[in-house]
Amino acid sequence: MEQNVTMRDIAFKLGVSSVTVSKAINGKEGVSHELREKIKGLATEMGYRFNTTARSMKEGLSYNIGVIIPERFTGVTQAFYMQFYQALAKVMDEHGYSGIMHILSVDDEEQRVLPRVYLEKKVDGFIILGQLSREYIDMFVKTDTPLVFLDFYNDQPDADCVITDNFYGVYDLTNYLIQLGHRKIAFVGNVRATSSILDRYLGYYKSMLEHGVEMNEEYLINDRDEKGHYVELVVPEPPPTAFVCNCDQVAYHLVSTLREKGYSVPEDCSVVGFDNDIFATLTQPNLTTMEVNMTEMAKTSVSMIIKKIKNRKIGHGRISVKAKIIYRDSVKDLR
Amino acid sequence: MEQNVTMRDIAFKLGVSSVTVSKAINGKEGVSHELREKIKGLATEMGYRFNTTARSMKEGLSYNIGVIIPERFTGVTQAFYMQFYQALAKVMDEHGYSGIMHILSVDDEEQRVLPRVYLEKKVDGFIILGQLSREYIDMFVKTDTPLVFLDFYNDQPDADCVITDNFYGVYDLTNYLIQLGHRKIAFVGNVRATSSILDRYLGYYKSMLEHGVEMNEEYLINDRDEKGHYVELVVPEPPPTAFVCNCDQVAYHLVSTLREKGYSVPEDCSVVGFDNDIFATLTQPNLTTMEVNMTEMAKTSVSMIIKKIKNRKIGHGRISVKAKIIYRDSVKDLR
DNA sequence: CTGAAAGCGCTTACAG
DNA sequence: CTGAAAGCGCTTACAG
Repeated sequence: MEQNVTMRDIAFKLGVSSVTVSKAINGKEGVSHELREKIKGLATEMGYRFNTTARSMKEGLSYNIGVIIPERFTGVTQAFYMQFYQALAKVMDEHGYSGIMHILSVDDEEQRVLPRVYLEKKVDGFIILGQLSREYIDMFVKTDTPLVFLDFYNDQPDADCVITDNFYGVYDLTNYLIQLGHRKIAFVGNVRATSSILDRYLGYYKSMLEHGVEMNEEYLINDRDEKGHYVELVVPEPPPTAFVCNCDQVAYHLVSTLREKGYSVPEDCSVVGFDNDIFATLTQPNLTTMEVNMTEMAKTSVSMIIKKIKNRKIGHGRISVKAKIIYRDSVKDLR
Repeated sequence: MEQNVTMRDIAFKLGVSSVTVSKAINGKEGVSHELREKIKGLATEMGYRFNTTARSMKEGLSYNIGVIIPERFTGVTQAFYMQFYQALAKVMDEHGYSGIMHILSVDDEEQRVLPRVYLEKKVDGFIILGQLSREYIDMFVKTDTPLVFLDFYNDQPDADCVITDNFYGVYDLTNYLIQLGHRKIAFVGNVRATSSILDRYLGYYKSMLEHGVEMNEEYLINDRDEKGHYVELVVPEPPPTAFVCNCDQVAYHLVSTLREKGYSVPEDCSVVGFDNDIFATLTQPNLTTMEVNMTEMAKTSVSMIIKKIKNRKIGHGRISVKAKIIYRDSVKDLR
């Protein structure tokens, strides 16, 4: 393999100009078919590799996208966002972009430290994966960098974000439980923790209201503190016949808790989750849950950020992507 | 915020040359203290951001490192390498490099397609995380790109790789079981699947030989086929008193299988794992296992690849990083 | 201590 | 269809 073959080297060997080589290799007009083929052939033969950096220099674009994930969402038990990142990396690659993942530490979030890749102009824009503090977001927005929020949103109406359809997802799930004859239905989740959990709660609430099912204070069960750490689940006695959990991981914990108390799932209590992540099939019995459409969300957010990079004025607003019920064995038919 | 402030803009405002600004900002000699401070102050004031691309252009270095992960190792249940990637990303960032993750699809591996980031000179070198086919590796080595293998190695003695101390890890674990009075000890894993599993098996084997403990063909239990898909575990009847599993995930499966057959852990059978990943604490009882030192391995492999980028001739060979026993509740004392 | 010149490898806009 | 010139934003090597 030749070291560092440039367009000029190819041009020199063929007695043409490097402008012509550039056009040939990039598939642009202005080169005869014959010459183009000759150039491409020689390029392959000489082991030519395109130098993206030079193009970046010219265009002022790196063709890199930063993906910021708050450290909080990256524990050993939280593979969800890592899974998401995989989907993003694949889609970015298909668009000719590369992703640079940045785990934002709790300290950096609090002290509002911008990622090094921003300071060094190494990326053209950012996808923020997972809810960040309002202050951090505000600071970031002020830098005027193209930004897309993924899997969360805030109250700025003009922010571009891609979320899963939390509200209708849980609404559908709750309707399904009611349809099967359940009336005593609890919701498990801290509605003040993230916008997603709140929306999921509201979907549950809508379904309950619509069906005129009685609500009960004990039936709103907290699952985590303000820092996102899980807390012990307080199961009402007697327990409701069904639990709507804000995510599969909590459903997994709930099933253990119920089992310890001598209740079995789904015979005594039905349980549904959300996400269809690893915990859905780790739970015994396997959970009926909502499958988040990661691929679709990745596609949407990547094409959104690329459009914003190319034209900063474009706004897309909030886009929500439909989730899909996965029926498994954690729900009992009461009819 | 000013759009696109360059060193020239700063130089112009101060009536100096951009060479001086460059020296001042990069902390190089040849600028008076006073002028340096003035330049730095103005840079901050004007919202100057260093343009890495320009430096890359000059140096021919992107300050990016590609991390290749074979698709096989990235399922919903396999968060291990994603966890590893996080550690890598952090360490790379600390060294002023950015990681670009590339999931190598099964097809691309078979057809030996090089990653786009290679073809576009977007990275200065690669860390390959997880065993790849011999043919792919060979092709990659021929490109003369700086390469480090992480968590596996092959028989090329000059290849640079960082592995966990599989051999002595399992050796220690097996010694521990023997010390507690176990004599009927099985090994669970397909020794032909990866170099790590083979080494783990050999550590077990060494311990058994050293203690003169009887071996038994039935006590080598297969866990996966050639493609890495898990297969049903065949537990000998009567079962041994202890099982050494090649990883925590398989230990998790084994515990379920034993439970189904009416054996309880650790009362009837002791089980140890390897990795200390999510499955170690998902298993009931929690697994005694070997904790892989990811942080150390990430540090070693990143500084290795950076050294190779700066000087291609440097060779490091195989470096193995010690793992640590984590004692939990899956082993019974038979004495 | 300070800076003019050249160059990294490409592309754009324009001339022929 | 083909190419000379200029420039993207820095840094290196050298001159003063």
